[in-house]
Amino acid sequence: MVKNVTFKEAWDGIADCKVCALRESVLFSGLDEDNFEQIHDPIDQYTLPVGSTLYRAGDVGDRMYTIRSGVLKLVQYLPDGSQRIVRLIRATDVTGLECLLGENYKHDAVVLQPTEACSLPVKVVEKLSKENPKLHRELLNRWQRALNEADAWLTELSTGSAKQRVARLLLRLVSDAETSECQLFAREDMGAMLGITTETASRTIAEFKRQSLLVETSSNHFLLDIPNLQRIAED
Amino acid sequence: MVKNVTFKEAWDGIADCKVCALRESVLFSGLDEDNFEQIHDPIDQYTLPVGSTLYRAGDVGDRMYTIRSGVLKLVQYLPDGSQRIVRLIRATDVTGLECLLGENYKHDAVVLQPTEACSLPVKVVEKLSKENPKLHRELLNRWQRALNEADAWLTELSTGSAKQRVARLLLRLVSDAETSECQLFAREDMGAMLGITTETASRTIAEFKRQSLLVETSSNHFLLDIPNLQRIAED
DNA sequence: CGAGGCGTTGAATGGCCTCAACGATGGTGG
DNA sequence: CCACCATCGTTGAGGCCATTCAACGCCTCG
Repeated sequence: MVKNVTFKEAWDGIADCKVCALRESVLFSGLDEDNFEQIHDPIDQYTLPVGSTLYRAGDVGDRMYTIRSGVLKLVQYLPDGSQRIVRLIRATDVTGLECLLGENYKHDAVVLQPTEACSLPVKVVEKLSKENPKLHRELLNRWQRALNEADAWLTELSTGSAKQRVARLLLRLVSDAETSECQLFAREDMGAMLGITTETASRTIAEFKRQSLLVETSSNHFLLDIPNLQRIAED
Repeated sequence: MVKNVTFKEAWDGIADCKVCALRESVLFSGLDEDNFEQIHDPIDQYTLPVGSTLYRAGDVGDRMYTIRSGVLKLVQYLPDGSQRIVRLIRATDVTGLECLLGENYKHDAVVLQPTEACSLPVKVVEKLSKENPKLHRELLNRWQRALNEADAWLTELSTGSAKQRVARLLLRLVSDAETSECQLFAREDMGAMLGITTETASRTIAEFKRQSLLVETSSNHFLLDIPNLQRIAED
């Protein structure tokens, strides 16, 4: 199920954070010239194909990752082997924060949509965080953001009927509220996010399509009927 | 449903953290003499009865709380008014971390079992955290701990059949693995933790009692058949 | 062209929810 | 002190919704 893509294959080179197009919205937004000069370990940049694994639960955590584009799932496993997706990671997010506490990764991080990521050695982040209060505060923000997401998944995506859950997930996936555009995931993944079976996810999506709550514009790209989906979500 | 107990009624006095019996396991474990002398704002200590509310979602967050004993639930609400319990807070836990980022409280914090809590003004924690790296690291630890809990609730307590979820909840509630002793919550609360109805929670608990997986020793105190509950949980 | 993965759909089952009733308990006020 | 009421846990009956198991078409890829 999970393809094996080594990092060497995906390596894009060494990032120059100072000229990073995303710098303003990313972890390092608060850094200044001096800070950047203290980055001796290289910050590698990768392009990761769908299905590849960024890190695995239990691995020794020595790197954090900022996502420049794309989507990943964080997966946890139950003793019986079934999987549950506990969060999505998207552009400008940081994942692997647990490294900062010397802990192993808590999830598998698997690519759902083609992803560009920068790999930050823990040592670098630790050092900069000590010297730059802005970066430090930004780290706390990320932690809280992850916590908010986790809570929202529990209350929104694991509560209510299958229809409600799917509707709430779709509304969360809308990238641009104006165009109401949205890319879907494999039904199996949607099930693992919502705590329902693959078949139920499929049936619900299919029904939404028939009701024109969901209109396919191109392969796997959809326009949403936001008002009516909201009605279903809150019903 | 929620009793109104003002803090004045519950006030126990001003805490002397230096001689706190729990100091080793609590947020301030890393502080030294100098640090304590910088605490000018008083740290109040409260005893909170069951049903009282420590803080409410949306309130301006200016205080964090360390729990000396007891249990609280963190509750979030859905648009339709139904509630979902996203986490439990117990002895030595800290809650209200979001204050440190200047955010409002994200949940209602409601007492489930008689609780002793200390109220820490954000200003104090902020100041000490800047000066004492140990305390600071301890704060990060608490954030990560909350995140781990949130993830575990999603994978363990919101996945699988009602029987499995109840069994997993019970196993989490065992305070002492030796004696396998455990105090239960109201069925309505158990339902809100597990994403099932009150009736299903009640039915499941009742069935566990009939099967002697759960033996009542005194009012609302139970001994658990841990091995068999584990079998059900993982089944 | 065949194989395998994925989305969809059908039929049947069963588990959970809904609505309802009832007993036990504990607190309140007469 | 006791009658009363509200709350809570329990249980029953019935129905619905999600699961399970299965089959089929479509697509990509080797």
